[in-house]
Amino acid sequence: MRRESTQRATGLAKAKQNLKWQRDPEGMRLRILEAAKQEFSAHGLAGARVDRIAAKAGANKRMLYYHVGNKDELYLAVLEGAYDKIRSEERGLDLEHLDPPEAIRRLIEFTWNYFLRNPEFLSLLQTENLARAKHLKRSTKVKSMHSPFVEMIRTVVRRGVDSGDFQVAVDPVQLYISIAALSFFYLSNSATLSVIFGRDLLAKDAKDERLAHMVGLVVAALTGRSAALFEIAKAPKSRAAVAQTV
Amino acid sequence: MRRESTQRATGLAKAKQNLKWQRDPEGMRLRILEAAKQEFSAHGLAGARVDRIAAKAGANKRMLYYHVGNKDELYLAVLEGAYDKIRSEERGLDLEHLDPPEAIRRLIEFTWNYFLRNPEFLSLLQTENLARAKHLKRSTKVKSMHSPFVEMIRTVVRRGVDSGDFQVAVDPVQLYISIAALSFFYLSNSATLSVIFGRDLLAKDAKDERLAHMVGLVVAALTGRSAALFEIAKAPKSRAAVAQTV
DNA sequence: ACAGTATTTATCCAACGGGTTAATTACTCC
DNA sequence: GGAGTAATTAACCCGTTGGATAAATACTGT
Repeated sequence: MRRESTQRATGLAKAKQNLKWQRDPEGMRLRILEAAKQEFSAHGLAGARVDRIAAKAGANKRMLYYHVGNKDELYLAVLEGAYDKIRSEERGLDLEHLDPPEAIRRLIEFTWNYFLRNPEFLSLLQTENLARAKHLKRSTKVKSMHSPFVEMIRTVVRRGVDSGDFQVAVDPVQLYISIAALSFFYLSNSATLSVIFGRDLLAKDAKDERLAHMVGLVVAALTGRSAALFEIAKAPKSRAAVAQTV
Repeated sequence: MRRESTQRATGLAKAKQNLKWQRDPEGMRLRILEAAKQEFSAHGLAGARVDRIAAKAGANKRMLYYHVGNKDELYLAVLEGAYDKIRSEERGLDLEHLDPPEAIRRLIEFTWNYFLRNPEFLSLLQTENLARAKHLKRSTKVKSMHSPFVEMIRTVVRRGVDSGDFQVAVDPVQLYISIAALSFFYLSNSATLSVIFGRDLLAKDAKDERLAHMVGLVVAALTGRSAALFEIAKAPKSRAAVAQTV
């Protein structure tokens, strides 16, 4: 019954009988990781329940240990997968061929939309940081995938300075952290912020407003032309300016 | 033994004999909340252990329930205390009497230094957001303490626009969220960011650099004069520019 | 068709963790 | 100095939870 929903990962897909049940190790592993992602992001590391993960994956608890490992290893696997996904999508942004201010806007919009589309990513990072990156430090995969990304941003900044669009050569790492921060904090803390400020920060209009604000802030700072950009920000009626990036 | 360290809250302080032990309900409550703050911020909500809190407070587990309540109530009490503390310090910032750009710089520096001095505050907020503000929503105290704060910022922005220092009248809530975001994300995620970017973001120089970057970014965006500010940012040798705000 | 292996299930358990109960001790006020 | 109350302690309860064991079942190559 449960096997009907998961395609066999092996292309051969024999479409066998399922008199009782079929085996599906690859599919099982994926379902476990997906279930674990949901569980860890919903309840944190300590709050996550191994049994719930198993149930959600339509599996037996023993399967987790068989296919991945104990709770911590499972968590690290999920985390690595999450980083892999965002960095690989970023690689497709193609910032090299845009003029610098547009490239920055694009990066901000992508980051914002990615975080919106993948709220579990935010939770996972929060959880990992509460654990002071204990797990991530043991990962070799993750460290390697970031220098190309930084170089991509560095190039944009340099091009912007050369063309006269940008007034300063900011450190690409600082810039990216700031861009990520503006989206990340707003979204990851939207629950408490909504309470203390008495606004629903996740309402459609509020989100549009936020994106416009962030783009205005960063691009204005880099180019020195604040007024024009922020004015756009004040009347974000047109959905075009807020289009999905991916 | 343990009572020697805590002054009696009742001014009368009889300096009695401590043949065995004295009572100290107020002190006990404070010690419990302090211990709970540490425990919750170090391990999150689910990861926190009631027994450890008791031990750390030099108390019996039963005391927590007697003086505060169950784990959730304890957590909410800690959270409310944390909000109370930062908002009350902010009230002393006296932004009204500074010229607008300086006031913004001051707010950024305060926020940054406060987060640096109170890392548990960051953890607590992260934890609460992972719980989708479930506890905070039940709190009546917290909601009320924020509108004055927003008005304070609104006034600064308005003055800045009137004086011509600022080129745009940004929404004070957006502005504050952005200011908080730039510091919060950097610090709360410093563990994972340090790993993926291969830099120690908490090293002294890195922190100075970050503060300069944030001030440059925000003030430049508001005033439209990026170059000057960011140039300062690139040579933050003088500690004066990075002085403690509180 | 059969032996061997990979995958999955059905149980079990010891430690843990939040919370409670009941007894004990310090303090207050008369 | 003693009754009544507030604060504190010690011990226990019981559902939960991560993890382990061993048996069963599907699959593979021969």
